[in-house]
Amino acid sequence: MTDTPRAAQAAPALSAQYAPGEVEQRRYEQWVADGLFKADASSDKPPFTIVLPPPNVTGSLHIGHALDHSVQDALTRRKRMQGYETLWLPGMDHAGIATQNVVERQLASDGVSRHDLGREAFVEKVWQWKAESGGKILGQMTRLGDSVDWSRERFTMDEGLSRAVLTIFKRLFDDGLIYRAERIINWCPRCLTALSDIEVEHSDDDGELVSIRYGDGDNAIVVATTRAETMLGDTAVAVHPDDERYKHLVGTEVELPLTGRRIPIVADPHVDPAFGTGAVKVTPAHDPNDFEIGQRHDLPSLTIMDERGVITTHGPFLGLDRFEARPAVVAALRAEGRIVAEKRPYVHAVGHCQRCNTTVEPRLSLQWFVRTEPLARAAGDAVRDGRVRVEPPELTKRYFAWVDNMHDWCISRQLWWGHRIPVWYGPNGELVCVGPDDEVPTGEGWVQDSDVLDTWFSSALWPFSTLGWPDETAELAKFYPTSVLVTGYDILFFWVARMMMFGLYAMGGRQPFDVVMLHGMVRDQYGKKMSKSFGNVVDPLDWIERFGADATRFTLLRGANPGADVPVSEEWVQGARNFANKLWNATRYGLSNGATVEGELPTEGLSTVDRWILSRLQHVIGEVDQQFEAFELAKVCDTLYHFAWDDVCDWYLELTKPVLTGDDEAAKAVTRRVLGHVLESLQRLLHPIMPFVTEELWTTLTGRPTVVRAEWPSADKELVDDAAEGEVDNLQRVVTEVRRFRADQGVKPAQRVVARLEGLDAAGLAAHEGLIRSLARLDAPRQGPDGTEFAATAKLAVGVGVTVELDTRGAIDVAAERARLTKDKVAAEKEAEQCRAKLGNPAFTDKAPEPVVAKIRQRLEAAEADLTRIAAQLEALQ
RNA sequence: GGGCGCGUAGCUCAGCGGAAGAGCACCCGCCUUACAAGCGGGGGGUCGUUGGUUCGAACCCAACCGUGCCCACCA
Repeated sequence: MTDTPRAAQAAPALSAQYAPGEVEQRRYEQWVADGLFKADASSDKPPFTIVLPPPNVTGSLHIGHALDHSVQDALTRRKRMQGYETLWLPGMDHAGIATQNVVERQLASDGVSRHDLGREAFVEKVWQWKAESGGKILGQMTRLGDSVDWSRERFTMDEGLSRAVLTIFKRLFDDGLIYRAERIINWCPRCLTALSDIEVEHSDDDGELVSIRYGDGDNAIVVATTRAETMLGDTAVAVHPDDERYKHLVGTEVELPLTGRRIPIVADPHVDPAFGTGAVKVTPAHDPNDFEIGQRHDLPSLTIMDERGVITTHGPFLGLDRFEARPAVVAALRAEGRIVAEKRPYVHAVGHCQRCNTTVEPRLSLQWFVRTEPLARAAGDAVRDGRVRVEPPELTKRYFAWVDNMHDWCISRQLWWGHRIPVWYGPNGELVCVGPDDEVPTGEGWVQDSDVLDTWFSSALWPFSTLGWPDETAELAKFYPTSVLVTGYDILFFWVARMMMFGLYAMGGRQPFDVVMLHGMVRDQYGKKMSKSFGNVVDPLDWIERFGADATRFTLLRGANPGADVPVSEEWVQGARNFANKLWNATRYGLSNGATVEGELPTEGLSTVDRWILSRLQHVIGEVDQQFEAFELAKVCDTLYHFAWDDVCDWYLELTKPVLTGDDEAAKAVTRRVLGHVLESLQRLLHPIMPFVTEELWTTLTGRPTVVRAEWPSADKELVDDAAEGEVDNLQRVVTEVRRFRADQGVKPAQRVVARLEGLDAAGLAAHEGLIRSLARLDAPRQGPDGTEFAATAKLAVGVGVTVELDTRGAIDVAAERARLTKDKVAAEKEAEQCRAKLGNPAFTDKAPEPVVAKIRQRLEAAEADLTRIAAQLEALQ
């Protein structure tokens, strides 16, 4: 006990429970103050880069972000510890429509519209809003512990990124990859702007399919539609060229009801003769298919609605909303006896605005487009030829399905908040695309295009615009291509494919990232989607408050294998909180028992138990490395959880108690050093997952300043010790079996039982009798008052060839033990029978690989030995 | 209408060709001097169904049933 005072001194006091609230903020502020997250572009270290998917400036941290960020932080922190020059770059997206809507709503509550303010003042107002209440999410990220480089925070509308937008626009324009055209686009009649395909969500809605007779007598032809009101804009009827029913009508005209107009009947292969009547009404201005038919047949396009979806044709329907016009038109047609059939409800897919859920209206209008074909092909090839790896690989199919079938991308939006399209129109029809260094045309009559670019246009540049592109910066040279892109599989198309297109295009064919790691969606404990209406939404800040950031992160990462959805529940985060506390107490125990990290790890004088835990540690390091490289963070969590809880806490700490409380100072010193090593290694391994508690514990245990830049553990093959693992494995089986027996027999845990152990030599356990006795609470045999040894009343086979004779003071329940032995006997008989059947089958012995056959032989021998032993025990129980 | 995925213990999932696993929940016993946010022990599954391939199938193939997601300009 001579060094107890030293041990006590070396152990700063840790409270009895881990209190995250007292640790997290202090630690985070210190990390930032010490510049630990800052990346150095001039460093010689190999780079590791992640750009944070920029959250919307309007957003706040939800559980999905928490998952996304936890994954990125875990990857980043490990690489930092591995000695990479690590950059995790944060920033925000200006989120065009979303932000404009927020500010417009705010104005509306004051009775002001953006038009009252005018464009310039409105945009000013949005900037003001951004400065005051935007970007809350960035502050919330610190609560999670995100190790981002705050000195490099970017915004998609800041000056540098705006310049990147102008640069690439100009380049695409000059390459003929951006063009302006009159096309049918998705239009939101509420947001009053064009939308791209991905901003439209389809859902099956109830509608009504009505069949309308056009023309009369021999010329009559029946068409079917779910959008009766568009018939006002029909300019033809189309049939399939080979449709015998209508061949005689092709080239003739019919009268369009309600309008008095006569329209042609044309033959077009797009028409499916098997659907409905095989005749289609053609409304080029209000349907994309019809528009194409119209182009092929040189039909006029008749626009019958304004931008709000209100009918603009003269007549009784003027001024009606499209949804009012529909029944009105049907009623009018019915009055004329032209409705020949109705099918209601008729379920069909209808597009809705992603932002406001308004039914999208296909609208003919003049918009800007990106010609995606060559860009998308390159984006597909980069994955096809392996330059970019997608995790999980199954999702590549979806990726290809998307990039290989992409339509041209409508990039103009009729909004005010965003990057204004850098095109100027002259008084005589001139059109000039103005690059970032070009002079803006001046003079009478020149005006800039009033539209702004789709938000995704600037976010598609994120992996390189944030590093200084188009300038050739040190950052770009050092950190591009980025290493991993981490995001949910839900925006594989929205964002990932577009970054690929623009990254490859702008960076000379160099991909924006080497790996795309797609995680799943956070769900509740029953696998249900989280939704406000369902009331199962988890607020990560609430969890951080109550259980700590580490517990929140662990709960999320514990399910975060690539592509897998992540179910969470309050019970599980409690379990994670308990785990943090377990680590806390293990270290507290270690400190109070003199665990140390000073000096070399001893190679001499290690006990079997020490060698066992060190060996296990090497395996764990190897597994964790492999799992990290495969992005299987759920497995990382599982591996470390079990190593920490089972191997270290339940076994190693218990197995070393006799040494640490004993008198052998040399042995004690060795174990204290091993214990210190195991604890601090575990803390380093867990730091990427649980940064706060590990920082607090590691700095306390080691006395060093921070684990953030401590060296990542590497496995040492020299420390792998199969013999020690085998011995401890046998020991555990013996102890567990005795404990089972004691529990079955109702022997109080505290009660010591006299026992004789036999067969320890054969199991390699001769040297560990003391440990077995201490963990199983068995006393050595002793003499009774009459001078004879105690009488064994129960003989217990505990596997691995060991038997234990226990004196249970006559309390043994013979019937219960007999039942158990009988059960074991039946199982062993069955096992033996199975093995004999296999070994007696020539097909098996001929074809199965030798190790498998050997294994079966071993099983048979073991089963036969069990049977012999059980028979003897049953005999002894008489 | 196309495409993808999943059905393994009460719940959520891992295992993906050679003896059915984890966490939580459940049952029994314990305040054993790091931790009751803990310790020890235990019960519980013909691995969706039916066929096939194989010496051997939860794992490979086929069909079916159930379920989830993505894409989509059949009026």
